[in-house]
Amino acid sequence: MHSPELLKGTLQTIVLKVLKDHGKMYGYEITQRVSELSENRLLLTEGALYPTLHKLEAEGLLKTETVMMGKRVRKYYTLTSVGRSVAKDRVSEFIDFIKTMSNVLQVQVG
Amino acid sequence: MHSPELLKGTLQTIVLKVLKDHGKMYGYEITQRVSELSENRLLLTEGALYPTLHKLEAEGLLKTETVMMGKRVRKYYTLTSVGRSVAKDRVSEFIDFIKTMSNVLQVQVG
DNA sequence: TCTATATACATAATTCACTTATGTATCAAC
DNA sequence: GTTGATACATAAGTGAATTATGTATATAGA
Repeated sequence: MHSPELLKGTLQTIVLKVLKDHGKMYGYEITQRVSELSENRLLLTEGALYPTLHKLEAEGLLKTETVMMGKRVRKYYTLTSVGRSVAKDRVSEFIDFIKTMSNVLQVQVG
Repeated sequence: MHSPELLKGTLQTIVLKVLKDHGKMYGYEITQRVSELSENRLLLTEGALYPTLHKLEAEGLLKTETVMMGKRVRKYYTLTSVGRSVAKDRVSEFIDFIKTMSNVLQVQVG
Protein backbone atom coordinates (compact mmCIF):
# COMPACT_ATOMS: atom_id res chain seq x y z
CA MET A 1 0.00 0.00 0.00
CA HIS A 2 1.12 3.51 -0.77
CA SER A 3 1.31 6.24 1.77
CA PRO A 4 -2.21 7.61 1.56
CA GLU A 5 -0.84 11.15 1.77
CA LEU A 6 0.42 10.97 -1.78
CA LEU A 7 -3.01 9.99 -3.02
CA LYS A 8 -4.44 13.32 -1.95
CA GLY A 9 -5.45 15.42 -4.87
CA THR A 10 -5.30 12.52 -7.32
CA LEU A 11 -8.64 10.88 -6.58
CA GLN A 12 -10.69 13.00 -8.98
CA THR A 13 -8.09 12.45 -11.69
CA ILE A 14 -8.22 8.69 -11.14
CA VAL A 15 -12.01 8.54 -11.22
CA LEU A 16 -12.28 10.67 -14.34
CA LYS A 17 -9.59 8.80 -16.26
CA VAL A 18 -10.82 5.33 -15.31
CA LEU A 19 -14.32 6.31 -16.42
CA LYS A 20 -12.91 7.69 -19.65
CA ASP A 21 -11.08 4.44 -20.37
CA HIS A 22 -13.76 2.00 -19.28
CA GLY A 23 -17.02 3.81 -20.05
CA LYS A 24 -20.08 3.30 -17.90
CA MET A 25 -19.17 2.10 -14.40
CA TYR A 26 -20.64 2.01 -10.93
CA GLY A 27 -18.88 3.03 -7.75
CA TYR A 28 -17.95 -0.34 -6.39
CA GLU A 29 -16.71 -1.37 -9.84
CA ILE A 30 -14.38 1.63 -9.88
CA THR A 31 -12.78 0.57 -6.60
CA GLN A 32 -12.25 -2.93 -8.00
CA ARG A 33 -10.81 -1.68 -11.26
CA VAL A 34 -8.39 0.63 -9.50
CA SER A 35 -7.30 -2.22 -7.25
CA GLU A 36 -6.61 -4.38 -10.31
CA LEU A 37 -4.81 -1.67 -12.28
CA SER A 38 -2.65 -0.82 -9.27
CA GLU A 39 -2.10 -4.44 -8.22
CA ASN A 40 -3.75 -3.69 -4.87
CA ARG A 41 -1.50 -0.74 -4.14
CA LEU A 42 -4.28 1.83 -4.45
CA LEU A 43 -7.32 1.00 -2.37
CA LEU A 44 -10.08 3.57 -2.72
CA THR A 45 -12.19 3.89 0.39
CA GLU A 46 -15.93 4.28 0.10
CA GLY A 47 -15.85 7.34 2.35
CA ALA A 48 -13.67 9.05 -0.23
CA LEU A 49 -15.12 7.65 -3.43
CA TYR A 50 -18.85 8.27 -3.02
CA PRO A 51 -18.60 11.91 -1.98
CA THR A 52 -16.20 12.47 -4.89
CA LEU A 53 -18.64 10.91 -7.36
CA HIS A 54 -21.45 13.08 -5.99
CA LYS A 55 -19.31 16.16 -6.26
CA LEU A 56 -18.26 15.45 -9.84
CA GLU A 57 -21.88 14.84 -10.74
CA ALA A 58 -22.96 18.11 -9.10
CA GLU A 59 -20.30 19.89 -11.15
CA GLY A 60 -21.68 18.40 -14.34
CA LEU A 61 -18.69 16.19 -15.13
CA LEU A 62 -20.58 12.96 -14.61
CA LYS A 63 -24.11 11.84 -15.32
CA THR A 64 -25.85 8.94 -13.62
CA GLU A 65 -28.25 6.17 -14.41
CA THR A 66 -29.74 4.11 -11.61
CA VAL A 67 -30.46 0.50 -12.39
CA MET A 68 -32.15 -2.16 -10.27
CA MET A 69 -30.15 -5.38 -10.24
CA GLY A 70 -32.75 -7.73 -8.83
CA LYS A 71 -33.49 -5.96 -5.60
CA ARG A 72 -30.18 -4.16 -5.42
CA VAL A 73 -29.55 -0.61 -6.55
CA ARG A 74 -26.68 0.12 -8.84
CA LYS A 75 -25.76 3.65 -9.90
CA TYR A 76 -23.88 3.87 -13.16
CA TYR A 77 -21.69 6.86 -13.90
CA THR A 78 -20.57 8.13 -17.29
CA LEU A 79 -18.56 11.17 -18.29
CA THR A 80 -20.35 14.12 -19.79
CA SER A 81 -18.62 15.91 -22.66
CA VAL A 82 -17.35 18.46 -20.15
CA GLY A 83 -16.18 15.57 -17.99
CA ARG A 84 -14.22 14.10 -20.89
CA SER A 85 -12.52 17.41 -21.46
CA VAL A 86 -11.71 17.87 -17.77
CA ALA A 87 -10.42 14.29 -17.57
CA LYS A 88 -7.94 15.10 -20.31
CA ASP A 89 -6.85 18.31 -18.59
CA ARG A 90 -6.40 16.64 -15.22
CA VAL A 91 -4.22 13.90 -16.68
CA SER A 92 -2.06 16.49 -18.47
CA GLU A 93 -1.80 18.44 -15.26
CA PHE A 94 -0.71 15.33 -13.41
CA ILE A 95 1.95 14.53 -16.00
CA ASP A 96 3.24 18.10 -15.79
CA PHE A 97 3.35 17.81 -12.04
CA ILE A 98 5.44 14.64 -12.31
CA LYS A 99 7.86 16.36 -14.65
CA THR A 100 8.24 19.25 -12.24
CA MET A 101 8.73 16.87 -9.32
CA SER A 102 11.36 14.95 -11.28
CA ASN A 103 13.31 18.16 -11.67
CA VAL A 104 12.95 19.16 -8.04
CA LEU A 105 13.79 15.69 -6.69
CA GLN A 106 16.43 15.13 -9.40
CA VAL A 107 15.13 11.69 -10.20
CA GLN A 108 14.27 9.78 -13.31
CA VAL A 109 10.75 8.38 -13.35
CA GLY A 110 9.03 6.07 -15.79
CA MET B 1 1.59 27.07 -11.17
CA HIS B 2 0.48 23.59 -10.37
CA SER B 3 -2.77 22.72 -8.71
CA PRO B 4 -1.76 22.92 -5.06
CA GLU B 5 -3.78 19.79 -4.33
CA LEU B 6 -1.19 17.61 -6.00
CA LEU B 7 1.54 19.03 -3.82
CA LYS B 8 -0.07 17.65 -0.70
CA GLY B 9 1.94 14.89 0.82
CA THR B 10 5.04 15.73 -1.19
CA LEU B 11 6.36 18.65 0.86
CA GLN B 12 8.37 16.56 3.32
CA THR B 13 9.83 14.57 0.44
CA ILE B 14 10.85 17.77 -1.33
CA VAL B 15 12.44 19.30 1.75
CA LEU B 16 14.36 16.16 2.63
CA LYS B 17 15.63 15.56 -0.90
CA VAL B 18 16.63 19.16 -1.54
CA LEU B 19 18.55 19.18 1.73
CA LYS B 20 20.18 15.91 0.78
CA ASP B 21 21.31 17.31 -2.57
CA HIS B 22 22.36 20.76 -1.43
CA GLY B 23 23.61 20.24 2.12
CA LYS B 24 23.18 22.92 4.75
CA MET B 25 20.36 25.29 3.90
CA TYR B 26 18.04 27.76 5.62
CA GLY B 27 14.30 27.94 5.16
CA TYR B 28 14.08 30.87 2.81
CA GLU B 29 16.86 29.39 0.72
CA ILE B 30 14.86 26.18 0.33
CA THR B 31 11.87 28.07 -1.08
CA GLN B 32 14.18 29.82 -3.56
CA ARG B 33 15.89 26.61 -4.62
CA VAL B 34 12.58 24.85 -5.16
CA SER B 35 11.35 27.78 -7.25
CA GLU B 36 14.48 27.55 -9.40
CA LEU B 37 14.41 23.78 -9.80
CA SER B 38 10.72 23.87 -10.71
CA GLU B 39 10.98 26.97 -12.90
CA ASN B 40 8.52 28.78 -10.63
CA ARG B 41 5.93 26.05 -10.85
CA LEU B 42 6.30 24.99 -7.22
CA LEU B 43 6.05 27.88 -4.79
CA LEU B 44 6.44 26.78 -1.17
CA THR B 45 4.51 28.96 1.23
CA GLU B 46 6.06 29.94 4.54
CA GLY B 47 3.00 28.75 6.44
CA ALA B 48 3.65 25.27 5.11
CA LEU B 49 7.44 25.23 5.10
CA TYR B 50 8.34 26.40 8.61
CA PRO B 51 5.97 24.06 10.48
CA THR B 52 7.28 21.22 8.31
CA LEU B 53 10.89 22.04 9.15
CA HIS B 54 10.04 22.18 12.85
CA LYS B 55 8.26 18.87 12.64
CA LEU B 56 11.11 17.14 10.83
CA GLU B 57 13.51 18.52 13.41
CA ALA B 58 11.32 17.30 16.28
CA GLU B 59 11.33 13.86 14.67
CA GLY B 60 15.12 13.86 14.56
CA LEU B 61 15.43 13.99 10.77
CA LEU B 62 16.96 17.46 10.75
CA LYS B 63 19.35 19.28 12.99
CA THR B 64 19.71 23.06 13.20
CA GLU B 65 22.34 25.69 13.63
CA THR B 66 21.34 29.30 14.22
CA VAL B 67 23.62 31.93 12.80
CA MET B 68 23.52 35.72 13.14
CA MET B 69 23.91 37.40 9.79
CA GLY B 70 24.63 40.95 10.92
CA LYS B 71 21.52 41.60 12.96
CA ARG B 72 19.42 39.01 11.18
CA VAL B 73 18.80 35.46 12.34
CA ARG B 74 19.34 32.60 10.00
CA LYS B 75 18.54 29.02 10.90
CA TYR B 76 20.45 26.42 8.95
CA TYR B 77 19.12 22.91 8.58
CA THR B 78 21.04 19.74 7.79
CA LEU B 79 19.94 16.13 7.54
CA THR B 80 20.78 13.77 10.37
CA SER B 81 21.84 10.24 9.41
CA VAL B 82 18.27 9.12 10.06
CA GLY B 83 17.10 12.02 7.91
CA ARG B 84 19.33 10.87 5.05
CA SER B 85 17.88 7.39 5.26
CA VAL B 86 14.30 8.65 5.37
CA ALA B 87 14.97 11.01 2.46
CA LYS B 88 16.01 8.01 0.38
CA ASP B 89 12.92 6.05 1.41
CA ARG B 90 10.55 8.91 0.67
CA VAL B 91 11.96 9.39 -2.81
CA SER B 92 11.64 5.66 -3.53
CA GLU B 93 8.11 5.74 -2.24
CA PHE B 94 7.31 8.66 -4.51
CA ILE B 95 8.75 6.90 -7.56
CA ASP B 96 6.73 3.80 -6.74
CA PHE B 97 3.64 5.92 -6.42
CA ILE B 98 4.25 7.42 -9.86
CA LYS B 99 4.64 3.95 -11.37
CA THR B 100 1.36 2.87 -9.82
CA MET B 101 -0.37 6.02 -11.02
CA SER B 102 0.99 5.47 -14.54
CA ASN B 103 -0.67 2.06 -14.55
CA VAL B 104 -3.95 3.34 -13.21
CA LEU B 105 -4.08 6.35 -15.51
CA GLN B 106 -2.63 4.37 -18.40
CA VAL B 107 -0.13 7.06 -19.25
CA GLN B 108 3.55 7.22 -20.00
CA VAL B 109 5.48 9.60 -17.78
CA GLY B 110 9.10 10.71 -17.90
C1' DT C 1 13.88 60.28 3.14
C1' DC C 2 10.63 57.35 2.87
C1' DT C 3 8.70 53.66 0.62
C1' DA C 4 8.37 49.42 -1.66
C1' DT C 5 10.50 45.03 -2.18
C1' DA C 6 13.28 41.38 -0.71
C1' DT C 7 15.06 38.82 3.03
C1' DA C 8 14.02 35.86 7.15
C1' DC C 9 11.80 34.03 10.78
C1' DA C 10 7.25 32.46 13.22
C1' DT C 11 2.42 31.09 14.43
C1' DA C 12 -2.74 31.23 14.57
C1' DA C 13 -7.09 30.56 12.15
C1' DT C 14 -9.19 28.34 8.63
C1' DT C 15 -10.07 25.08 4.81
C1' DC C 16 -10.89 20.79 2.81
C1' DA C 17 -9.80 16.25 1.07
C1' DC C 18 -9.23 12.60 3.02
C1' DT C 19 -9.74 8.43 6.90
C1' DT C 20 -12.43 6.16 10.09
C1' DA C 21 -16.70 4.83 11.71
C1' DT C 22 -21.28 3.78 11.13
C1' DG C 23 -25.55 2.55 8.90
C1' DT C 24 -28.61 0.03 5.55
C1' DA C 25 -29.47 -3.78 2.58
C1' DT C 26 -28.92 -7.85 -0.86
C1' DC C 27 -26.65 -12.11 -2.32
C1' DA C 28 -23.91 -16.33 -2.23
C1' DA C 29 -21.49 -19.86 0.04
C1' DC C 30 -20.66 -22.98 3.71
C1' DG D 1 -27.48 -18.68 10.16
C1' DT D 2 -23.39 -16.49 9.85
C1' DT D 3 -19.52 -14.85 7.21
C1' DG D 4 -17.84 -12.33 3.30
C1' DA D 5 -18.71 -9.99 -0.83
C1' DT D 6 -21.54 -6.65 -3.12
C1' DA D 7 -23.49 -1.86 -3.11
C1' DC D 8 -24.95 2.31 -1.65
C1' DA D 9 -24.61 6.49 1.74
C1' DT D 10 -23.22 9.99 5.30
C1' DA D 11 -21.29 11.89 9.68
C1' DA D 12 -17.33 12.71 12.71
C1' DG D 13 -12.64 13.40 13.07
C1' DT D 14 -7.82 14.19 11.25
C1' DG D 15 -4.09 16.65 9.48
C1' DA D 16 -1.51 18.89 5.94
C1' DA D 17 -2.05 22.43 3.58
C1' DT D 18 -3.64 27.79 2.64
C1' DT D 19 -4.42 32.26 4.21
C1' DA D 20 -3.61 35.81 7.28
C1' DT D 21 -0.93 38.12 10.47
C1' DG D 22 3.09 39.57 13.04
C1' DT D 23 8.04 40.92 13.75
C1' DA D 24 12.31 42.71 12.03
C1' DT D 25 16.46 43.84 8.91
C1' DA D 26 18.44 45.17 4.35
C1' DT D 27 18.38 47.54 0.05
C1' DA D 28 17.22 50.03 -4.06
C1' DG D 29 14.85 53.68 -6.21
C1' DA D 30 11.84 57.92 -6.33
